[in-house]
Amino acid sequence: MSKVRTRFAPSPTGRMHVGNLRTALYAYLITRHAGGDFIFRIEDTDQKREVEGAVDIIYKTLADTGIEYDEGPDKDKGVGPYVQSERVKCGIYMEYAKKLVEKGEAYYCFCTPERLASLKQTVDESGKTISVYDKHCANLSKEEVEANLKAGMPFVIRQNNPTEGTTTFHDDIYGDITVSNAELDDMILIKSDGFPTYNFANVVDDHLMGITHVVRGNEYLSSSPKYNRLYEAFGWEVPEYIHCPLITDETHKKLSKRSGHSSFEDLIEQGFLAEAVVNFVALLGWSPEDNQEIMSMEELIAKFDYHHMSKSPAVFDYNKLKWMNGEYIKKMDFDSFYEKALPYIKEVVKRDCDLKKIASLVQSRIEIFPDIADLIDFFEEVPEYDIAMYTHKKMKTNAETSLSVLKEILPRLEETDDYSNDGLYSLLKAFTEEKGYKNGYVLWPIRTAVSGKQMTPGGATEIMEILGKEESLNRIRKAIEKLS
RNA sequence: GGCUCGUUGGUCAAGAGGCUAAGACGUCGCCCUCUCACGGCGAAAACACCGGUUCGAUUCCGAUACGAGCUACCA
Repeated sequence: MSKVRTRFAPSPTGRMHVGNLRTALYAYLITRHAGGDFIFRIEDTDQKREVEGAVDIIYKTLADTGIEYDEGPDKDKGVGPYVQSERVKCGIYMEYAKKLVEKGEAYYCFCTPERLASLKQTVDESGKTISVYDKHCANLSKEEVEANLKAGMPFVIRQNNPTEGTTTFHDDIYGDITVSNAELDDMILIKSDGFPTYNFANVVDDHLMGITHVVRGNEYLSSSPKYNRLYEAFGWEVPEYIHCPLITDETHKKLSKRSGHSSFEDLIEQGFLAEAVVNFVALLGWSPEDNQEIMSMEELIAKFDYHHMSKSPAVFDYNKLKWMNGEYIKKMDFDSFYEKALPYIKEVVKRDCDLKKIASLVQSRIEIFPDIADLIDFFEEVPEYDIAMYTHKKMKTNAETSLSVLKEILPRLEETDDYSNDGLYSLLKAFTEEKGYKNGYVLWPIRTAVSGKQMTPGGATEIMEILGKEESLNRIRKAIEKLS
């Protein structure tokens, strides 16, 4: 068997949709797993839809996700160019389209948009609207075509599909699919601007570039028989087809921009790690035999087997992605976590204190980086809070007990200069034992006084360590005032 | 409307004729604990429906229902 070659062939129309990213990832995993090549091609045959800067986004996404291509626009290995608009200039598509015309597998069509539009309203004898082109121009004589061409009439080239019989193609995920040829539209191969359609360029390029496994989204499943006929018309070997199940939003519709997290770039902006997104997306429609969930790219490559892909659409579960991102954050070594978290911390905490300690408090408590803000805002300033917060059933505390405990402990906290976590903790421990109190009975009021929050990352002593002696005492004195 | 595909807990997802139908997220409870989180333990929660094949169907086949995709000179 020949070497596996897969490709990723996006159109530069904006951000990288997660469905697209997953398709790229699967194509990449399949070929890497088999030790094959990965080709990157740009399909920019629709100039109207092209978006400025979109090509750069694609390059950046590929780099950020760790999907490495062996051949591409900047890595020509002899079957380029790898950008379709450049291939148009070489005349590749027109040349192949004409071959098809000669074989009778395609024909020139001079129908106007108006005629095409009126066709759509047409109802046939059984009462059904005609959904396929009526082959009007397929019946033109050679002379008529020549004359039209000579007169400079605008034209397209259409595929000439049979109207009887059936076509069967094989998909590695969905099995054999048979459709009746009457359903096959004579789709346009070359547009009137001389550019090929996706349908045609894709087939020609995949063949010319030696693609062995065509990995694409499920939305192409129903047009695959037409592509198959193209391969056959040329007499080319048909590649393996691998159609990936759709990714949907929580309403089970194709994931769209409206969801707010339909693209890789959206997710990065929302504070997700590229590795977590890749890992998560890999699990949408596939799972490894050993059921491992957290996997590096190397592990994905080793374990990926497209025969175990599922057929049904998968809902994009934002919640689970957040969990997974949290797992990745916890696994990060502290230094790189600190580096990524620092801007988020500085955003909130302006005072002079040990931001590293804050970072370490927060690492096991966030799922995405923007979570940090709400967790640590009290370091900057104690929020307004109700003294009811001092009441805690399990700790057996309330405003009165808290007040007296705070008054009792204040002198000792003023006395000591050891504001390390350990130092403070043993000081408080000694105090509680001496007075016969329970731990929570004194620690709850202190934590509340010092933070003004129901819950905080870290306990009373950890917070005081970061705030330092002066600020801690300030806060406790204010709390005593508030409670009095 | 037509064509194509799909349907295991709320979600992802194992299982491919005989299982008490895995695991994960989420939810809830308990433990740990200076609150929260982490970590540990546990619970609730699923084979769409109807026929057929079979000694036996979640698993195979056929209808039904529901869902989705496609039906462009977009990809």
